[in-house]
Amino acid sequence: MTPTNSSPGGTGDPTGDPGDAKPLRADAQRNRERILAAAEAVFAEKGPSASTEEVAARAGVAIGTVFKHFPTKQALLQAIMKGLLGRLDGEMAELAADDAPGEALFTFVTRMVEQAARKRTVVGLLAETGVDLQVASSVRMLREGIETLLARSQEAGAVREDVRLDEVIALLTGICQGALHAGWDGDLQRRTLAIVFAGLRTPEGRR
Amino acid sequence: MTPTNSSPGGTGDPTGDPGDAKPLRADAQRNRERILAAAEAVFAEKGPSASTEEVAARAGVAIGTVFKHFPTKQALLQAIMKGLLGRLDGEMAELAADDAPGEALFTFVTRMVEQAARKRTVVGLLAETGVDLQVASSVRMLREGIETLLARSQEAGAVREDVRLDEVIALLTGICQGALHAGWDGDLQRRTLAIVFAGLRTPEGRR
DNA sequence: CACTAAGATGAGTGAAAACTCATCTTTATG
DNA sequence: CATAAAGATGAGTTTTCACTCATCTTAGTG
Repeated sequence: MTPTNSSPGGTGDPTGDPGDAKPLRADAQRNRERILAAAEAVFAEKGPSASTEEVAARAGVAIGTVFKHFPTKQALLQAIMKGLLGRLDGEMAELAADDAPGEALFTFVTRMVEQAARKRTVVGLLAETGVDLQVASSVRMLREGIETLLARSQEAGAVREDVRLDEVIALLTGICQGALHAGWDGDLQRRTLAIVFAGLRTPEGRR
Repeated sequence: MTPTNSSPGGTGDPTGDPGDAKPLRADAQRNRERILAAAEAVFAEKGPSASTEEVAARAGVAIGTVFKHFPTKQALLQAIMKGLLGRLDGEMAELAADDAPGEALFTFVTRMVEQAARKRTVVGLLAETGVDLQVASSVRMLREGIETLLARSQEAGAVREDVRLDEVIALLTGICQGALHAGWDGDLQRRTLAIVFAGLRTPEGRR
């Protein structure tokens, strides 16, 4: 929900973290971003089990540097997650401001699944980084965002009243997982989501 | 459940393989079964990344024995998969013979998801053992079984005509995956499946 | 019971990957 | 420009794991 600041594209990262304890040196800042970008790319291709060395290589730095910035592989994974979730959060804020609140939820889910199909990261990470992250602030933000979208969709009469947040999230993570392993194409994705959306919609067309 | 033979717990394995080239020695047979059971338990708990040594320990045999029976970890994983799928196949055959063909599909999906929630195996394996297994005979059998259930459900007017096998499988694997990571309880599981089933059902109550 | 081949054993091997640290390089400041 | 601290480097170190093999044990047959 946070209107972070800029660059809707994705690569240009705002570094909009409020917790700036250390004024990083210029090159350090540059390297951290390179590492993050490289890690995202590598993990997107090969999944979270890809080696840290490969990330370092892709980033054009030495391994030590990676471990200086992210003391553990988990930390790196989590940093990526935070970035991804932040972006999703931005997208969500936009959709929430939309004037078709009924469709906003569906659009968001569609986009997230699309992203998952391309990148192993989002989903694989949710699994690998595990339970601890589930409670982390970023995930909480995402959760709250989805909650808002759901609530508005229900107010608009587009989604059944008895659908709760947990089910939507369960469905979302599930479909994202499935989109990976089964090697979905666009058509299958559309059809599958259509089924789920049909299940979410209010039975008799409109309220 | 299965028309194969006995012991619904999981340990008693049918060995219903038609490809019996070698008459195994008595102890060898016993050990193979122990290993299979242990592997299933271990992988169910810790996921497919659990070590082979742990499997050996649980089975009460040495590591070498495990590798004598299953020359590779993949082979062990696949053997487990084959067993699990075989059991599911049996269940499916029963359901197909049921006189409520509309609900048969839903029942099967529910059962499979229940199993997935308890055992990391089914799902984790589908992911880890990967694409090669997707074409294997066991999976093919499962696929065909689901196809039958779907066809009958559609004939009975319980499921939309435009739903295809691929979507059902996509949904099934997705939900199974989700059931694992999110730590679902029974209630959430029921609600989530209800949404999916609502999406699968024909819109206006009956045909 | 003797005997042999099938089977079991478990220390050992090699590869892969996460993480460390002594040493060199670069940035920013007076 | 000098200099000190922050940062980068990459060859180890350690751990974990799949897999092997020389040796011992056991099941089945005459």
